[in-house]
Amino acid sequence: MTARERILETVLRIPEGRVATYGQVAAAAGLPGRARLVGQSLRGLGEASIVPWHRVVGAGGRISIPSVGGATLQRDLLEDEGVTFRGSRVDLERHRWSEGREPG
DNA sequence: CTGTTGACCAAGG
DNA sequence: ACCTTGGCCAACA
Repeated sequence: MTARERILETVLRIPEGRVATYGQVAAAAGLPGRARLVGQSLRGLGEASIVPWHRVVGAGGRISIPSVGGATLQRDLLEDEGVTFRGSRVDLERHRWSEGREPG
């Protein structure tokens, strides 16, 4: 079980319409302080991946993907799920994922 | 094993 | 609000 797989498992648990930060995902995966590793792990995914990589954003709701890699795509995917933005950042106060809010 | 890279983050200016 | 700096450390060459 690599750290990367634990991270992907965690991202898999983020429900639709909800968003988490890299640092938050790292902590939830049992890897506090490894925010960068979250990014490095999501990087290996493709658009067709079952992992909802688009629900992970930088601190403060910032989109942290290079635009050539799909920054606008991420925003589109999130807006399709009903996630709202505050300027160029996700409205975290409204959509931040907390582990206790999953329906099941 | 050694050195570089990077979808981060919090402070400081 | 924007950019830079220092810390962090697994993955990669």
